[in-house]
Amino acid sequence: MDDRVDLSILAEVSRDPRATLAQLSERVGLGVSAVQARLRRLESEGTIAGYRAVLDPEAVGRPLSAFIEITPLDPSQPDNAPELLEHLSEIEACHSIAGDAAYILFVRVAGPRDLEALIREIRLSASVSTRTTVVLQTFYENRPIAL
Amino acid sequence: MDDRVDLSILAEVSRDPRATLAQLSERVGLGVSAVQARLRRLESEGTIAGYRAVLDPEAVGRPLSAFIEITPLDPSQPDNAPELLEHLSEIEACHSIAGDAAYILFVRVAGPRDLEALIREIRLSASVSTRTTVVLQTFYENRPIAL
DNA sequence: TCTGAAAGGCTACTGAG
DNA sequence: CTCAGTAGCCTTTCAGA
Repeated sequence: MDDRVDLSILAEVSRDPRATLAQLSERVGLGVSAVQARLRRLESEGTIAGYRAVLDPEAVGRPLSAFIEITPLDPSQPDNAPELLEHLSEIEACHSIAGDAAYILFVRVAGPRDLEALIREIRLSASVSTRTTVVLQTFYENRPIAL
Repeated sequence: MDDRVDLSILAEVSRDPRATLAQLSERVGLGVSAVQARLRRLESEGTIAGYRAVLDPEAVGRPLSAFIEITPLDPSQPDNAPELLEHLSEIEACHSIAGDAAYILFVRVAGPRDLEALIREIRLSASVSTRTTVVLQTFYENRPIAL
């Protein structure tokens, strides 16, 4: 399912999703039609889940980011925290994890006041306790996959 | 710097970076030329830092992800861990954080054996101790910004 | 700074080998 | 998968408000 050429296309598309078929064709060393067919397959199979622009968090008014680990207050209750929190747009990611907490969230906010408000909202919405780790500096993120 | 129209363009481009100027123009309610000019500015200013394809981690052979908190073994030594670890392509993100540890990494690997090897490599490369939290399930990530 | 139009280039797509 | 041919759209530019 993932031969050498597919991986090459994925790496290239990951790095520059706006490239034209002709450009990809050249970089990958395959005919345009072949690249087109593979790209379609990769998209319809879900290997390529979508495309995103990477925005400067500061420029869009979200200079502060943090990790928030959450733990249900009452373990006997049904736990659908990810669903309950999905509407909060400040939450960029939600994973369930092994370890002390049940989930870890990655969030982006405008500042400390917004972070406090968000934490309160999370506690109320999902009936959880939280443990927040503020990000001081981001050295890199969203790195494309390597060949 | 970020008026209503810019944010609208950013939200749209964030969701669908492969849209043409004509499509963006229609969705944003602005002439093609105006959208083009704004887009160029947003790109050259760095507000749009780049474009990425979102790949299915399983399909590209990285079904296991984890957070790794790292702490320098010798606090008196100069600390340039992010630089020392940059060459490890399994590391997708690196943040410095407030709290017990100095940094937190987000990594993607093929399986437990690879995770163990990566952790060893990190400890050696950067002279740090590590604390790893395995991700069990990812409910969402890379969510685009909202208006 | 935006709109609108015009032109040319290039793109995606298809079908045959 | 490659190679072409075609139709259509896209980017770019420029003048004007």
